[in-house]
Parts: sequence; C-alpha cells; structure tokens
Amino acid sequence: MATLREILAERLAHALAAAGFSDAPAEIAPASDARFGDYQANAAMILAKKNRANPRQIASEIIQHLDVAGISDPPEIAGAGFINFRLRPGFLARQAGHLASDDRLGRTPAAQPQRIILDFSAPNVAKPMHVGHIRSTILGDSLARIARFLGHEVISDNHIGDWGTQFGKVIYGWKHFLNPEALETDAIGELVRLYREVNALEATDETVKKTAREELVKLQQGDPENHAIWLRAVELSWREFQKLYDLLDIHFDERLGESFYNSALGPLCEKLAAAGLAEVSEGALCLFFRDIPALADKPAIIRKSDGGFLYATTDLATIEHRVQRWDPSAIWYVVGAPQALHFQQIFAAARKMGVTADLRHIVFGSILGEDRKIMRTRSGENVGLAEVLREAIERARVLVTEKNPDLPAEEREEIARIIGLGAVKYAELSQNRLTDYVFSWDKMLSFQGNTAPYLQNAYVRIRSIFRKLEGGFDGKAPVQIESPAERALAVKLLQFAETVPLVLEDFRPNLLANYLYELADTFHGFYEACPVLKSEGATRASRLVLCDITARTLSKGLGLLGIRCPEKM
RNA sequence: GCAGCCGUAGCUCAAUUGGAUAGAGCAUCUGACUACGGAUCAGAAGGUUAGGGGUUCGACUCCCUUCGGCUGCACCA
Repeated sequence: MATLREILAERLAHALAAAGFSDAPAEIAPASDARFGDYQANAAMILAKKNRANPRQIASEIIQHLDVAGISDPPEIAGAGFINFRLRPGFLARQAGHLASDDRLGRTPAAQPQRIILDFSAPNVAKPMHVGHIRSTILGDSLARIARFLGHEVISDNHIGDWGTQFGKVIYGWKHFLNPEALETDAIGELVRLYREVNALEATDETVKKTAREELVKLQQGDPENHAIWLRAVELSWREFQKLYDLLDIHFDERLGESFYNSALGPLCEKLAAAGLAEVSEGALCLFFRDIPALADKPAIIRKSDGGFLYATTDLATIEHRVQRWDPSAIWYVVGAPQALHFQQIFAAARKMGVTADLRHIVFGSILGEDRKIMRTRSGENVGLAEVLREAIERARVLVTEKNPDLPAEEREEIARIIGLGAVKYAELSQNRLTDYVFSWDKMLSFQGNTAPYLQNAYVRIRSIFRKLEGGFDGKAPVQIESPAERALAVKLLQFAETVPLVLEDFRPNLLANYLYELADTFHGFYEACPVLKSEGATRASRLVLCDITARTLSKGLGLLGIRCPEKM
C-alpha cells in the first residue's frame, strides 16, 4: 500500500511532466503547520530558482495539471509558492481502513532489499559492560530491527574485544592468586580484580612485569595452558554479557571477536605489502593515504616494528572476511565518535583493497551525568550497565507498586522489567544520536512528556477499552471520520509507514520515537474528545478500529525500538 | 598547533536535510473533571538559534570568521 506521501508525489510527478517541468523533483513534505493542510509541495520554488521565474506563476501552472480529485481538496498556492494539500476525510477513512487488516501497518518492504552487516555493542572481555556500551548496543539493536522490518537482510555481529595485551596480566594473576569461588559467582569481577592486582604489582616489581609480558607472548604463540585460561576467561565473560543481552532482548547472528582474525593478520599484511599498498616506515608496516588531504599525514599502522599487529589490522581483516563470506552491500559500525579517525583510515584502506560495500561509521555522543560531565560513579569509575538496568527495574517496580498494588507480585515484576528497560532504551533512542545527553532517572521514568512510560500508558489505556468491551470487536468495520480528533488520528496513523524508512536515511531512531510520541499525544486528544464505549453503532465500531490500529502501531513502533508494551501497568 | 563533532526557551531535547510566524516536554501560571486507566486534556508565558559577516525569493540548516565545549592526531584497543 502506498503512503499518503507517495500517492501525492505520484500525482505531482504527473502534473510536473504535463506542465513541462519533468526535471523537477516530485517531492512532497508534511505541512510545516496544520493551518496549511496536511502536505505541501515546494517544487514550484525550486523550479523558479532554476529557471529564474516567478514561483507563484509556476505553482499555478503545476496546479492546472494536478489531478487529486477524491484525495485532496483543490490544492492551494500560498506564501512564496507553496502548494498545499488538505486530504479529504473520505479518502483518509478509506486509507486508514486498510491499516486495520495489515500487520505491517501500511509499510511495504523495500523494493531493493540489501544485505547489511551491523557491527555493534562489542564489549571487552574481562571488563564489565558499562553505560558507554548502552548507546552502541541499543542503537545497533534498534537499527537491526528497523532494517529487518523494511525487508533488508541484516547480519548482526558482536565484534567483542577478546584479544589484547591485558591477557598477559590476567593470566599472570590467574596463575598466582585466582579465587575460584569468586570466579564462579562473579567472573568478570574476579577477572578485573586479577588485572588490577597485577597492574599494581607491576608498578613496584619488575619481575612481575616481565613475567606477565612473557605470559602474553606464550599465549600468542599458542601455549596450551595459557590458551585454555584465555578461552575460559572469554567464555565466562561472554556468559555474563549474555545475561544482559537476554535481559535487554538483544540477539546477535554472529559473535566473531578479534581473536577470530588472528591467523588472518599476517597474511593480510603480506598481501598488502606485496600489492604495494602498504609500505614500511620507521620499521612499521603502514598504509598511507596521500591522495586524501585529511589523512595525508595520518598513516594507519598495520604491523608494528616489533612484528605485532594492531586493531587497524584486525578491523581490515574483519572487512575482508565479511566481504568474502557475505558480499554485503553495506557494513554499519555503531561506535562512538572518538574513533572517527580510525574508521576514516580503515574505510580508505578498504577502498584501496577494492571493497565496494557502503561502509558507514554510525557515530554517537557521550552519556553525561547530571553534572554535565561524562557519567562516572562517585569513585570515578565507569557506571556498570548491569547496575543501571537493575536500578531502572527497581525504580519501575516502586512506581508500579504505588499505582497498582493489587497486581500479583509476579505480574508486577514482569511489568517493572518492561517499563524499566523500556525507559532506559527510550531515553537513548528518543534523542539525536550525535548529541551528548544527560542521564536522568527521574526524566526517563516520568509518565509525562516524551518517555517510554507515557507511550506504554497510551497502549495500556487502549487495551483497557478492549477488556471492557462487550459484544466483540469487528476489525473490518469501516472507519468514519466525523470530528477533527478522528481526522488527526487517522492522518497520524497513516504516517507510520512513511516515518520508519526515514530512520535509515541517517540512522536516527529518534525520528521514529518522535513520531510515536506525537501519535500517543494525538491519540490522547482523540480519547478526550471521542468517547468510544459510550458511542453507538457505526461510530463506535469505527472508533474501536481506530483504537485497535493505534495500539498496534504503538506496539509495533516501540517494538522496532526494542521496547515492549505491557497490557497493564 | 592541525582536524572532526557540537553550541537552539531557565532545564532536557526537536526541527523530515534550504521552506511559511523555530516546535515539544519538564519546571512556572490558569482552567477542565468523581473520569472508556487523571499515569489525562485545554490554555498562558518563555527565543537576536553562542557573536559577527556572506550566499538567495527564503538560513538553526550552506560558506567565511570570532568565541566557548568535547574528541582525535605513528607503533593501546
């Protein structure tokens, strides 16, 4: 089913062709203000600029050829040359009626599905996940859900940091003062303790430092004992990550960490050197980008002078593997802004290697504490993700208990999880990913304003109507538009289909979040103005259909953000 | 020093990528209602979009410049 925008754009395209303006973009935008109608076309002003003509004159020529009978009132020219459309209630009612029986709520799959590798989350083994991982994890998951909904094939890959110099210290600590019980109950905590103790010892004891470095070399050379310790540390860490991913309802298709590429690093360097793409400078094997001004004096080192490899090497091997195995049309990296230069280098290098896939670094800003500085605990450490999620659920539990003390404890617990996790996810996804944002419990868990609980509550109110409903629900009843509130709701509902794709244009789930908030707001207006259960006959049937579509759109939309809706709260 | 990102109401954020009088929420003030879940709704007030210049019918958006903040810049990841 075509969206409102597509329908108007098609009519506009015909009119432009008929009027002799076939080179103009047939684009329709939502009206900037409800006073002007529902949609607007700015083509006349663009054409006027191009042809040095009078925009209103051109607008009137376009209008003469514009056939929107049955869809819109006659288009009007306003201002500098805007063409405004006001959709007809009958048309809106018919279109909205189609949504009632459509699981996809009017959004047809992409005409040209792509295969996309989505690289996100990527925690480091032997370190706890902290709030810094929230954005990548939640943003990445949401983009995966949205891309899949739009018909693309998404391969999500958790490129965990399971290989690095920290393992020399972890292995040394493991051999000398491992606490097996602590490892059992809190594996990552114990691994962190080992790392820190060795680190502290190294500061005063050269022997420890030397031995730890030797443990690392042994690991890298394949020593069976060290390899076994490393493998166990990775699996124990992963087990804890998995608990968080399960809680967050986030799943990965692949978990190809850095270590997966170890054997590919040497050959890759040889290949690049042999092809003349890499050259030795100051003893290190480097890739130079002399043809790119921004990178002209910023080579990427792929093999150190001591023969060791770097994460640039691993990332290039990763791209090579992904291209060979999946031949994706795009690879998306959801990684923080500080790594922008690294990705510029990696992408430039990949292009030298002949990679044609669309490589994107999806940048995001930092999470700040209420003091507007990078969020830290009182002792100056990163705030743990597990602790954040636990506190969110705990706070939600208090709120639910306060509001609805009679619900069975088990149900309350489930609702607290949905609300607490939803609040954290929505706080992240409802803002522009580029801006730093201030983490505030009170704001994200508020039931007022642009928050997950507000949207969930709108859903719950609708479900409550259906619980009270007597005499069954006819989902096929025709939609009638009799009041401004019903009209506004119908338009909003029909705009779901044109909002979702916008998210992928610049990787901005906040556009969808914004839409859902506006939908909930519009619904509340409808809810106040249009009694549902107390109305009768065809009006009542129509309003029930509108309620049902709204509930499904809220649920589907929040679902695309990775957020669930409770039936009660 | 060079480069990138950012600067919007008291606070937290939008602005569909160059469109009309820059929009929401919180907080503040005024109203509605023993309520289809009031965890609501209607309204008021709040702005030189950091400052200055430029491009054009039109600029928060593009260009130049100043100021301020964050980040990165050869063998950590």
